[in-house]
Amino acid sequence: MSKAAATRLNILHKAFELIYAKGYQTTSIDEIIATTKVTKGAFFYHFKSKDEMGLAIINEILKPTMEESFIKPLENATEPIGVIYQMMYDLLFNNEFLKLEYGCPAGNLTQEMTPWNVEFSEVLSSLTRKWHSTLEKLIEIGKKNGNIRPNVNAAQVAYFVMSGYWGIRNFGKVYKSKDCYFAYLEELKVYLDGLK
Amino acid sequence: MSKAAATRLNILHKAFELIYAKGYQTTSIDEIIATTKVTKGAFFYHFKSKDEMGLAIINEILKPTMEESFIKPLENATEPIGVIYQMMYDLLFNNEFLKLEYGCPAGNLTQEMTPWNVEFSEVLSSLTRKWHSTLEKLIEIGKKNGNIRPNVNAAQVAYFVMSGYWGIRNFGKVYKSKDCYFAYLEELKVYLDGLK
DNA sequence: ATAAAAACATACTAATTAGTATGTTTTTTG
DNA sequence: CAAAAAACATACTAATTAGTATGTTTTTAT
Repeated sequence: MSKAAATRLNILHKAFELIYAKGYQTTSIDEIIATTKVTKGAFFYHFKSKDEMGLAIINEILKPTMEESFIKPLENATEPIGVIYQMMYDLLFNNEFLKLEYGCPAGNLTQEMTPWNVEFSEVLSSLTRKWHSTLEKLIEIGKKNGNIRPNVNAAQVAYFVMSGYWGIRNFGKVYKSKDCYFAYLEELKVYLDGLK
Repeated sequence: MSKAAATRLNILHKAFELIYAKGYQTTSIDEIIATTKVTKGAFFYHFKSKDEMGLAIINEILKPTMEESFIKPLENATEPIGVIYQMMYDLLFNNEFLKLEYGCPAGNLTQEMTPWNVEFSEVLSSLTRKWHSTLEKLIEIGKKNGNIRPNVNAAQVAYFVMSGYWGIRNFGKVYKSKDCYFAYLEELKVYLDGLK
């Protein structure tokens, strides 16, 4: 990787962490260049504006990591219940990047940006839709191979499961304890077993 | 009500709407006084700082309205399943203040403020805990009167149900359609019926 | 090696921010 | 009614913001 490309990637990574912790609008460019030790000239050489950087973060950092954590574990799976539970467990307890007090990066950005920024809204929407369709397909597979009851509505289940995840991440933030994660996961298990 | 008290309340209400739509940190005092047609002198006569106003909004506006929508419908109820479903339905479809694209005011504030503002965090946490304990108590009543299976874990169910609500509010924001509300509610019904 | 382009650095700007200093006008109280 | 306090108004300030103008240095291509 060229030095310039490394500078750019470094900005994206550090800015992503700052935005994850503090929010997009309250993370200033001055703060980003201070932590990356890059000058303002370099920053605006790589990105025309703050929003261009923000979209690059979503497309080049958030999207690939979400594919890894939210999509990949569900692909090529045949037994939805165990796989979905395990994915949630891993996200809540085994992910070394995600922090209890900062919640879910995609959820945070969605809440902050979608009401007024069309570009952010569109790219976040497509991320979310991809997760939903992956989940839905997996449930359908489960229905076909008998792991899931045939009268289960796959699209509904997908929404229900995803909502729970975004919600419990917000509870973790306010309670500042993973206890609610445990409770959520236990009840998720009860719910998923009901789909058999 | 005195004229001064009316001015103060007007600031709180207008500021609450702005913050609901745009977020706390990105709603400026200048914007608040412009929409309330109150001068800066009046604003800082009533509130020592922006944060003091923010906390007043939570305590004097958000808290009472949440008690009305999230607590009262559950109190003195005996049949949890129908009551919880109806509350969610009313929140998602019959509430004239809440807007699809702006999500849940308490959820928004929680996500934005709890990582770094202790005071906001504490008051939002107590709001959330109150909702949780009300839900938990209702489930316990249902267990005693036979509407809910005895082996159901009430605290877990409360977390699970609350998470789903915060989550689906966020989905509504990004999808900009109430379709996901319908799907969520249908699956909530399936889940709740499983607690019988 | 050298010219050209890419990458980065420094110093600025105009707008916006929360908050203050210092008033004037209302309202209340004796 | 008159003094005092409460309520509100105006004009400022210092800090921070995204972004620009104008450089210098480093890399690349010939």
